[in-house]
Amino acid sequence: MTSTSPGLAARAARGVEPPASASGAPVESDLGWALGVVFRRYAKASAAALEGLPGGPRGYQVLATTNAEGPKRQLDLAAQLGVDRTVMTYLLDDLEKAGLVQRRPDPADRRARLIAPTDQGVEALCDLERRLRTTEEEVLGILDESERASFRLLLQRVAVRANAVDPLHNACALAETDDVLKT
Amino acid sequence: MTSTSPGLAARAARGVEPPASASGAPVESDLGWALGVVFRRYAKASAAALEGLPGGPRGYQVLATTNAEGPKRQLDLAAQLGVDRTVMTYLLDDLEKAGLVQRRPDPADRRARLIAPTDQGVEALCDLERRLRTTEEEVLGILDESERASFRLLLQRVAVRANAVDPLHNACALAETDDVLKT
DNA sequence: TATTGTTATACTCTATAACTATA
DNA sequence: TATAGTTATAGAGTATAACAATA
Repeated sequence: MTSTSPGLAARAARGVEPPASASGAPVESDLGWALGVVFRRYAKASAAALEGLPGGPRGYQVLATTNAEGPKRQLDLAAQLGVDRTVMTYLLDDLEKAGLVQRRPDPADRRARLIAPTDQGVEALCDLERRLRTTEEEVLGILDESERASFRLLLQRVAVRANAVDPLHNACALAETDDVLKT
Repeated sequence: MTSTSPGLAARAARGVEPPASASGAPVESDLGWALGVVFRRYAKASAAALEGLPGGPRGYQVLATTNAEGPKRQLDLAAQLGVDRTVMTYLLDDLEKAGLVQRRPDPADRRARLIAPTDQGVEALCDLERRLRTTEEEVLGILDESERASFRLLLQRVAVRANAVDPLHNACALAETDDVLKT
């Protein structure tokens, strides 16, 4: 996941010289810089955790979603995950080849196919989730228990707000939105 | 981390099993989800703020860096910003065409060129920084003053740590690390 | 005629290598 | 010979459009 789109608008400045005051902005607490660094760190770490999984983060999302919410049609799944339906085709091809998901005909509509994880897929998902939780703790490792909780809470509020402003449509935004909102 | 699966590997399998609840992990407060959403929201908002600037965030970085630290050789600039030197060529072509930066011969080495912002470039930079600060406030808008401060602080600590673990090298994460650490 | 899923095509980014002009 | 910058080429990733089967 990396850098899709335009990268972040991180502020520049480095080098031997002190960042300098630039054209007026102190650049002190640079949100863009911090967000970019943390995001990329997490992305990299979780990519490592998802090593070998076809489709990487997206493959994980397919597994997690179909496992949690039951069999889904490709188009619905694609919409929910914010990926193009053509991408979903390739992604499922790979996951199916790996024996992690299964395409089966939708009895209600012979055009459609229902996607469900295989036993092996569920097993793999279990393992992946364990690894991902470890990854999270690693990333937040510098914070103590209560700080970690505060951070998660604040970040979550900002995220829920951001998601409301511009509803997902981003590749990695899962659909726990409802869940989060309830919290 | 491509498509094929070593560890989880393939081997056709089946699995006709229904959804099942979760594989064990509640996925409750998903750090990845929140980080992704917030990051993308900020990236999108700042991209909008940088609308029309050649190279987008990278164009901004070039302006900010050369303005803050003085004229730089292309290769140094590329290394500092974490972009390929060939990309830097295209980027500077665009910025120069827009009249925002200037390539001038390095008196010390006739092979090299020094990059500096034009007056117009400095002016543009000023404006861009103003807009970016507005963007930051928008993204954090849901939090009140003190929460915002807490969040920035916690995020910054996580970021500094993350950056130390895996020093930049990412296109947009520049290096105010030193500065931040001092803070 | 509209929709599901697939396939084929094109476009964007980035990375690699080759080329020039200097050193 | 090595380096700064440029240009050309090839690859991943994604988006667009056309297609077959069904509704």
